[in-house]
Amino acid sequence: MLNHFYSFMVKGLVAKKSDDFSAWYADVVLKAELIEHTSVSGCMVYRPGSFAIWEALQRFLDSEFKKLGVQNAYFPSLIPESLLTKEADHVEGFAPEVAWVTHGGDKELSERLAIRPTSETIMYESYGKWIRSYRDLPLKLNQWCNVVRWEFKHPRPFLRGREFLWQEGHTVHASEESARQEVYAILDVYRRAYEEILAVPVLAGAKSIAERFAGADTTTSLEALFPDGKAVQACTSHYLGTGFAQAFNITFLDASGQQQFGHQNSWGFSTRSIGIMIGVHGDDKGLVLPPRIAPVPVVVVPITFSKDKEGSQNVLSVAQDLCDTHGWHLDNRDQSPGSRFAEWEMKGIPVRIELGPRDLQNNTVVVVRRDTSEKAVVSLNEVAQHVSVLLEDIQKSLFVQAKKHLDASIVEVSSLSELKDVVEQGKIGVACWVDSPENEEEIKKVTGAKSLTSASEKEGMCVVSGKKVSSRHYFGKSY
RNA sequence: GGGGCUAUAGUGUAGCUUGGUAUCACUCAUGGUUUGGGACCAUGGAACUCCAGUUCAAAUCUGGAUAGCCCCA
Repeated sequence: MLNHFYSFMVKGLVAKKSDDFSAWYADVVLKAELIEHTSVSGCMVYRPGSFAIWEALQRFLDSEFKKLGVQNAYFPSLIPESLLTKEADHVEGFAPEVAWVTHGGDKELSERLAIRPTSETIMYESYGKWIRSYRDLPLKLNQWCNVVRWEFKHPRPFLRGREFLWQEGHTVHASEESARQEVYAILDVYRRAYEEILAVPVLAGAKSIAERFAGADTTTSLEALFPDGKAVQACTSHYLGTGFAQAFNITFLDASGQQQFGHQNSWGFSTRSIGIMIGVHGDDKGLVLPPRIAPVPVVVVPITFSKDKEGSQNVLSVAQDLCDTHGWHLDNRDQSPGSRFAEWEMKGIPVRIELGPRDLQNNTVVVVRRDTSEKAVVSLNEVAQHVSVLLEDIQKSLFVQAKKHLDASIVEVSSLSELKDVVEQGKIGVACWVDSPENEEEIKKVTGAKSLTSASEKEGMCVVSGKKVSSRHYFGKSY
């Protein structure tokens, strides 16, 4: 009896998503074969199941970046200390979590090398050499790479690790206006990646002064909400101003022969997005993948019987045909149907097609959607059409569900005590405030909430000082 | 940043109090029977996180390291 109980626990998930989100999350990323831990804390293996999701995101983002005139390049992962420390605010922000290379073999290096926590400094050294004239601008480069940030907080697969994958775009513009325009254009590409590809609704706005990127003039961000009521920063797009240009001597002669500093942006989107998608869509049976990023959108599970040799033979050949024709995945492993169903559910494959002799007699198949578990008997002639409509519908419906939850979780508040209540209910508060590190600290102390990103302006009283203001911000518990 | 819990095969575990051949199940491999929601039989493979100490003897006791998890800030 006990053993039976255990074997069930091993195969299913250890916790319900609604009971214990953290335990559920830690378990689902392992059981869906997305992640493997290594012996270095915070450094994880992205198994094929998760890397394929990353590749789908790369395809979308990369093609959108190119539409905006961005080219890909690659800069080294090691940054000399003297270079990393050139921009004062930037070093200060990153210093505590930089990992260093100090030796080559047994020999100590004359200057230690940082493993990039981000690539501003190494890229801008080159930018300074390349840019001479306004005709060289805008310069728009992106790189797909890894970065290392030696965090001491508890690592979580995808959401926080010491090494992660991302893209970082770094552009230089002749004017502030041109740079700022791009910041929002990029933020919109990111929004579409979340909403259209990952089916995750997000809040877009600007970060508070305290939460700004180290060395940036303005940081814009997307924020998502987990089912447990905690918000997550989904990605950022910064206007850096001319601070880095001054530190790295990125200057150009304008049309009138005047020397000017370049206006710079940097923007990044990381594998954290995968974790956000998992947390938002997954359920008690495992992962639920939006069709657009599912490595396998449709799996066909044939069911055969040794007593019915002819029927079974038919089943196999029809299943094979379906997969050959539509590029679906055939799972004809010698395992009971239930076990195969459960595995594909754990992995979040959007649509499963069940096919046995009984179906073939009627020229039908059973089509099951992962998000709702709804089963439909569909004629063989119409299955391709049915599935393509279904995939669209799943994609849309996942977004709609998540959007409902997000919308229902946003509450306007006009005092710190209201904000505290809202946050304790696992919701996000929108409050008027005067943006300052002191006010932010006060809000955090009283309510436990961090500022997330700015909301649309509206007249009201600052929740800390009572001053009349129109700037508003989202606040919530956060990862 | 502060506090707590845990570590035994691929996974989940028993054993630890009282030191002496490491338990069970799933998984895996092979063969056979099976297959409409986590099949079964037979045979086989696979583990004490690491480093030190105590001891005739350490999974077990002691110290340290590492990793995972939880709570608070």
